[in-house]
Amino acid sequence: MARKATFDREDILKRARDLFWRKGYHATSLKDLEQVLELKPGSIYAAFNSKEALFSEALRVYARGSRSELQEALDAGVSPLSALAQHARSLGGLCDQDSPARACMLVKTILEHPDQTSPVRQLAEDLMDEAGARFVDGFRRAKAAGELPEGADPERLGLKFQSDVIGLRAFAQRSDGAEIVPGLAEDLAQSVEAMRA
Amino acid sequence: MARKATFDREDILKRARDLFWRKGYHATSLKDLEQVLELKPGSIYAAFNSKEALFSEALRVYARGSRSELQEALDAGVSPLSALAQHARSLGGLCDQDSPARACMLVKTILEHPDQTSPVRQLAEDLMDEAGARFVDGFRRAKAAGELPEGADPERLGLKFQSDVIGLRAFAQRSDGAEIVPGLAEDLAQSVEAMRA
DNA sequence: GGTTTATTTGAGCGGTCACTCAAGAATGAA
DNA sequence: TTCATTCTTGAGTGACCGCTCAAATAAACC
Repeated sequence: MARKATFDREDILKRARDLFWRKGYHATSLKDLEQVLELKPGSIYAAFNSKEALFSEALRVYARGSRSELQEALDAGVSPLSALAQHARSLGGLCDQDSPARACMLVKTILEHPDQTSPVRQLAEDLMDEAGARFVDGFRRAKAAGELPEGADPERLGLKFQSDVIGLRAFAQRSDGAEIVPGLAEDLAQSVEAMRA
Repeated sequence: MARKATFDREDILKRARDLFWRKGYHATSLKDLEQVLELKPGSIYAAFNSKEALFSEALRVYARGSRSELQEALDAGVSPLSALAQHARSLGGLCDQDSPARACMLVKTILEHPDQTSPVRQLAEDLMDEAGARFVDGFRRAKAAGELPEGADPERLGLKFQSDVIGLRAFAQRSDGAEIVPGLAEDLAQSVEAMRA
């Protein structure tokens, strides 16, 4: 046999995710990555093949991380509508934590890659579709639980919710976000709870 | 006296705006600009000093262009609330036109520049503040015209509206935006009209 | 036409980009 | 310990980056 890698791949990917999330794909150089990952170029390329492939893996790690929070609340059996409202409310704290960025990394990626055929762009779109589907699923469960009126369209509500969250998080990226975002998040949460039939 | 420039500065700036709007700041190279502007590097630098300064001017041109539509409707004396609703409704057509991008160039710029002290970022924030102030002003006028209930908070409504528009336009950037965005825009327009006291 | 003063030109600057690869170091099996 | 295999190293690759500047060119005055 032979030698094993000395670094923790998952840890490296999280660091790469945070760097890419903050600076975006194009503005992140290999020099930046070498520094943050504490890896020499050769090691990076041995482990990930290319900057693009590394970014793609980092994007998957990001999506996996985002997935859990809402999904757990939704699967925990509490009221689906409350889980969605809680998710909205939690966005009010966006500006307090020191996250790499407030805006969604998937949205940033899509906005940064105009070419719809680029692999990175397609991956970001796929992951965003998944996220949207989870919101839609939440509203579907809410309807099934009798929390929504008969005429409610879970598909539309879910995508509207996703659009609202995207707007909120992009807004939160602004310097003065902290003054505005908590109120907007509360408004959104209340608008969800107000759907209760 | 001496020679005059042979190009139309305003036309050049519009072309630069469209290129930057589509590709973003970092992904746009001087080579790209030379090609689209049909100018040699020397001419570009004689006229605009730097890539950053050119981008800044292009961003101002973008903001000036965005300003007019809503502002005219608002100044035309028709119902302020209808003007806002109409603005929302017009976003439904985002995916039909072949604009350089569907998402707002100011938002793209802010997301692309994490450093809050960078001049480009600050300019984008200032211009976005102005845009937000115009929305707020619209709701203020609506309230003054008796279109909103007593308790309505124009400030909050205006910023919420801006956040919704940001979300909608970022959403519209997606490949399958055309299937979803018209519905979302209509929802937003109706939610504005539903505020009518 | 001649002069002046500006614009236009494009080769080329130093630097950084994403990336490579040959050599060295470290591990596990025999 | 020795060998085989893999990982790590970092100087170096050609290409492209934003940008410069001296020379060529053209308009506005006389």
